[in-house]
Amino acid sequence: MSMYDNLNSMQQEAVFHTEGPVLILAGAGSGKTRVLTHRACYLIEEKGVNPWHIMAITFTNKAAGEMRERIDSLVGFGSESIWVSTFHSTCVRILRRYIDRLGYDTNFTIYDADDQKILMKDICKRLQIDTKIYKEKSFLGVISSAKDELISPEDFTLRAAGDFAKERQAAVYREYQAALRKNNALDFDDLLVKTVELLSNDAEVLDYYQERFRYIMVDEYQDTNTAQFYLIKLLADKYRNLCVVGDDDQSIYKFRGANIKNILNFEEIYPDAKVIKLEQNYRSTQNILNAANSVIANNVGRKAKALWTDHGEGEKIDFQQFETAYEEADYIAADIRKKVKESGCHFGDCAILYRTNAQSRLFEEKFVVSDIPYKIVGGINFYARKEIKDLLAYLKTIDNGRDDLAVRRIINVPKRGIGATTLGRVQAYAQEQGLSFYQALRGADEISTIGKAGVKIRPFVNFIQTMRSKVEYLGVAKLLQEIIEETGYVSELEAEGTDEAQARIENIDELLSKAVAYEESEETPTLSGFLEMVALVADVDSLQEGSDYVVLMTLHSAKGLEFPNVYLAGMEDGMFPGYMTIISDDPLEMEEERRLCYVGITRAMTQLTITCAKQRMIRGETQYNKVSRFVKEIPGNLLGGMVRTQKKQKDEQESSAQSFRQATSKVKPIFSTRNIYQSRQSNSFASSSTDKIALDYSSGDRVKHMKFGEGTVLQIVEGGRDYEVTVAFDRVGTKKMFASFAKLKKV
DNA sequence: GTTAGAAACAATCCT
DNA sequence: TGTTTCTAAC
Repeated sequence: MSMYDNLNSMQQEAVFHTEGPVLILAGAGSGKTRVLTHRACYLIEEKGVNPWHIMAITFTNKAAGEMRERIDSLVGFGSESIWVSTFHSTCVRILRRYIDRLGYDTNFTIYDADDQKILMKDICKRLQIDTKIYKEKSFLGVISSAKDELISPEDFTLRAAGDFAKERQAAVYREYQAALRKNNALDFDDLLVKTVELLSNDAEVLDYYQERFRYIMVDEYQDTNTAQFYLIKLLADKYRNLCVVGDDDQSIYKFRGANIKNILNFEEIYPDAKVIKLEQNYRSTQNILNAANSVIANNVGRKAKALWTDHGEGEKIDFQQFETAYEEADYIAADIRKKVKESGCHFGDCAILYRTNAQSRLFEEKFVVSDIPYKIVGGINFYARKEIKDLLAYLKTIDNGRDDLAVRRIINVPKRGIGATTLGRVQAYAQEQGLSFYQALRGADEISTIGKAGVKIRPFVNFIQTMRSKVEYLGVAKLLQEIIEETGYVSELEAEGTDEAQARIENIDELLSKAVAYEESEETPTLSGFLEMVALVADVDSLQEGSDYVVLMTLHSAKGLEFPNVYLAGMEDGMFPGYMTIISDDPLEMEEERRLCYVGITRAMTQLTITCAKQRMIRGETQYNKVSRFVKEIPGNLLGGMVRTQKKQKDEQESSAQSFRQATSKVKPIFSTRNIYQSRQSNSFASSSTDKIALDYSSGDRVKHMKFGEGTVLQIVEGGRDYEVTVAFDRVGTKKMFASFAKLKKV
């Protein structure tokens, strides 16, 4: 019996059809990851394809990691040379090698949303645009959509002719792009745009990657935008072995430029494409599937699909409407407690999904009080915290002196008495002389206008120069350590003595251990490499298998995940579908919202609970909402739980009102400072202080590492928040590493 | 130049 | 409600 016998006939067809274009329409829970991993395996073991020629591309690091893991366990030999990666990391890898051909340095920096906004503010000021009337964010939105569509500043300018508003946008776009280039920086969209530009302009590079990626598989194809579409098309054009997997019903990223036509018109672009539908669902009960099917049936213009399962009917969907959002949170917390106590359900089996991040707050408060372990995905990224960004700006300045933004961020952190006027003069001088900001600082003595302030600048420049000369032999972690000591960043926080300062120090410690872990996990660690990893991690990436906490996240983040016990909270018109969707005159927006609902429902394996509240506070104002129209699209016979007696409701109201009083009076002050930091600081990618996981290997065991291969565990030292494991690898010698990062597997 | 406190303002979702 | 920006006083 072979491993392929476990697949159903449709899945087998998808696995065995290896040559030419293939479109796999995979309904929710139909085992698409299984198909992709088995397909990679089949290519290598049955078709004799060199793993080096196979590429699998996803949207999130988590999905990529999962696929990597599953391929590793399936493929006997050589799986590590399969290119499994996200779109963005793939682009960065290509650009780090070749972007000099487009006139950038290969050590470019990547700007996050924060950086973009600061840059945009500066540009608006320069162009004398009043940001009270025209918001930075709206310009950034316009530019981002243009980039998604591969529209260059020049193209944009041509199209804008004659339209005042668009001409202004064009001017801003041109300036913005010029500023990025001057700073040797790329924003997120640029990663794709520049890679496509490179591949379409440079035949040599294109040929190299076409030869390398002879078999390409793309996950979540319905979420690709135009730039991603062209990237894939360019790469696949020579061998045409392109296998895309997706589900038009799960297309929920239009706002990010995703073009649903990429999947709907696949057969027109590749007329010889083989189309395979996966309709058997292995995840949910029939009741849950029926609910999902009846909701999505209200959309027009989708590919016909009928999900079915041979699991039984299962439990009815528990639907509850409450007076207030507090009661909703009470109910869900109590229900989770009950399920954990009575039916052997774990906290980690439960997920609460909502439309907007702001909704997490009530649940967090409730869970802190009731002592339920939880983890919030999304919201503020670990790397977006002020203290982390400050330290990273030092690293960026040392790594790439052309990044003006980073330099300006830290020139006066800690306080060096260099203020706005001095900076303005340095800026003017830099502009005049055609220098970068940092270069101007180095030559501060030459700037006549700043006078005595030059004395304050010199130590800073000396410090950066010294650090630059030390990068090579210090390595990332020690460099960071030295920055912290020399600048007195942590000691300043210690002096503050507040809970918040303490939380910041803990975050800095966390950053340090990430730097250490990075150096240990990479074969050739570099400063640029570390900064790059930091720029590309998303929050969902941090979810660890086997940790026991309730997960809270938005419906968008939940795509691709599954949980036995799912709560869809805040199912009200105005929340979900959201206010913006309801007032929109484009009916397609409601369809997208409905697809989001479909995604939510299909995350549930055995039990789905839908809740809503008649009133809730939104930005300090009480809003009154009706039950979501999506709930009404679910046939009544699938719903249970609505029949609650008057008395029972009254009891519940009283008890929740009481706990609400508790939450506001006693708990909140503590909660709002230290605890919120503690609970969120674990929202980072690999290790975390709050959930140390047990190891399933011990000293003397044989283990396997993704890169280093097999080895024997020599020693395990228990550290504060992780285990430090020493392993003697057969191929690469002895290495020390953090357990949570190394992901060692017992063999 | 720096700071704290007041006022203004905000409308998803994310790599 | 929570965050960012403005203002005034040190």
